[in-house]
Amino acid sequence: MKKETFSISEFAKSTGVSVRTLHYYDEKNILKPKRDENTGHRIYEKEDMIQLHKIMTMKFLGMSLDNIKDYMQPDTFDLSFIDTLRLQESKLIKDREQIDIALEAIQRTVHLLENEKEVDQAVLISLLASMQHEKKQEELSKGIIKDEVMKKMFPQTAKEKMIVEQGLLTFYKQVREHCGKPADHPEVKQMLDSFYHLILGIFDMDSIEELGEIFSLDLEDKANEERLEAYLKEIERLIPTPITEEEEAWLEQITTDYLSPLWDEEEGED
Amino acid sequence: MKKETFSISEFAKSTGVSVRTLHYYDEKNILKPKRDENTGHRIYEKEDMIQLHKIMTMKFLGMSLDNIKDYMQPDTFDLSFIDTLRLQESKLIKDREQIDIALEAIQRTVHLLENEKEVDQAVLISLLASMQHEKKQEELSKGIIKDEVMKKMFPQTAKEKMIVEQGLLTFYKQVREHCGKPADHPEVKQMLDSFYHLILGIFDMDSIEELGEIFSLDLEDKANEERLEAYLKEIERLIPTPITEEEEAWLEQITTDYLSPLWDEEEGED
DNA sequence: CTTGCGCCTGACGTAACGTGAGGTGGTATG
DNA sequence: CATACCACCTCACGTTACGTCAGGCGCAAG
Repeated sequence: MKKETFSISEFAKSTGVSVRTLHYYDEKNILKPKRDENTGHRIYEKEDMIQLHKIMTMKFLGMSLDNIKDYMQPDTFDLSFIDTLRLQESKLIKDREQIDIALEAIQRTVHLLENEKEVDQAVLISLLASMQHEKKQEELSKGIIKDEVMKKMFPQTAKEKMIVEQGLLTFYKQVREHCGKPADHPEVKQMLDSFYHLILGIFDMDSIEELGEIFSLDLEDKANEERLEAYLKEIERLIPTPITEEEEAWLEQITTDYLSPLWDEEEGED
Repeated sequence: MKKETFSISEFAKSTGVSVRTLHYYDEKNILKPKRDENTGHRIYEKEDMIQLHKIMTMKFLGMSLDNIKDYMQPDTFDLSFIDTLRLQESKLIKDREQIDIALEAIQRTVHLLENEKEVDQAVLISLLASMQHEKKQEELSKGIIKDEVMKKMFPQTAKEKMIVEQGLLTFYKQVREHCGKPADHPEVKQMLDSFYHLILGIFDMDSIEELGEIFSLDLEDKANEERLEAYLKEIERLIPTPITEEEEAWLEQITTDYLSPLWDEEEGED
């Protein structure tokens, strides 16, 4: 018969866990080896190895030590263990989803930063917040915005998203740069041109009108109005605007100037 | 102008974080709002909102608060931020890999448990340990076992794995049940029949001989012998056997009895 | 006799808060 | 006017799964 017992350091080495961890498991009544009555030293045996393997295995499945303790007594796993596993499974799936979302956001952000070298924090945070709450945003929008418009608002592929983000980013950058200049300044015009080019690349005119109607002043129905207000508030809470009040006012000014010829045309049509 | 400032509870409600978290961020110098000099109450402003959004965004990317603090001062993100993101990315990818491995193990285990209702712990732990260290096991085996045999030893699809596991599980169960019975007992014969059927379903005869040779007594080369020994020790450390010494001895006995007719045949051939 | 080794226990540190406990100032009510 | 009730404050311990000292014990070698 071989040597049947291990000192704590031998046991630690042969199982790959630290001495401290073994102390801890002892302290927490998860793995309590025999003791040498004289010295008080821990004496680990083969059975303890098996127990430790159990513990490591359950840990690997992502369970907490408290949870593990409950499954250490009986000699067979039963149906309740399946439930525990199922619970773990759904938890892990959730975790993985979060990681996936974060990973995509990181990759898109790295892409933006690589092209721009230096990006305004507010803009980047706004974009990241938007990525972060993409799913929620889409859900929130479901009751408010028509499905066809929705499809255009939320681009599906990472590429489309990155194009939009790149466009928004340069737009915000230009806003910050040109704020205060008159509407007929060539750079301002160019800025608005490419912005509307971006927008029209996503939506068609019908969708834009649709969106415009949603925000038009008189709403048919009080309930709808409240829903819309709650929706806007929630979006605002989730996603900060990267635009200062000053810039917002300026933007409103120049866009009305920019669009006024179009309005005149439409009035002629009416 | 609207109300510009918030009390801590207002701020908490409108941003969705807890009061305690705001206290904590204040304490850790991550977000320090102004104070009412009389009452000592915290006064949050719009800027603080932006800051908090930054914090939440970085947290969403998986960064620690310590790490976040470093990125809170300057007004632009620069290239070093890309590096941080890349670091985060690789960390998240690693995390996800771990989750994937655990998830597959869980799903395979649930599958086994569903078919068997009650499974011996030792067996299950052994299988789970095997899943847990699948990758390492494969790597360890690379230098020892020929590539062609490797391919057969490590089934690629989840289905194949589950078939093997199911087979092993019933085998171990029968071992436990029949241990001690003579080799010519019909149930024992049937057990060994289905075991070798399982094995032959994975390997062909050449591969089995190959494996047999590896473990044959005289090894050409001392270095190889040591490598093999280290390999076996590491596997043993990682994956506990679900078989007791008694069962092992019994198995050795009955397998030699079972295989003896085959050996006689081969001897005739030689 | 001292040094060193392996073991022991006890206790503090970690991250990001949750959860009280106990105190203060201001307002609404009996 | 006293009291109850808020909302806020600070202090401080609990959480998870250990890592990392610190101080002390018995035993063996130099």
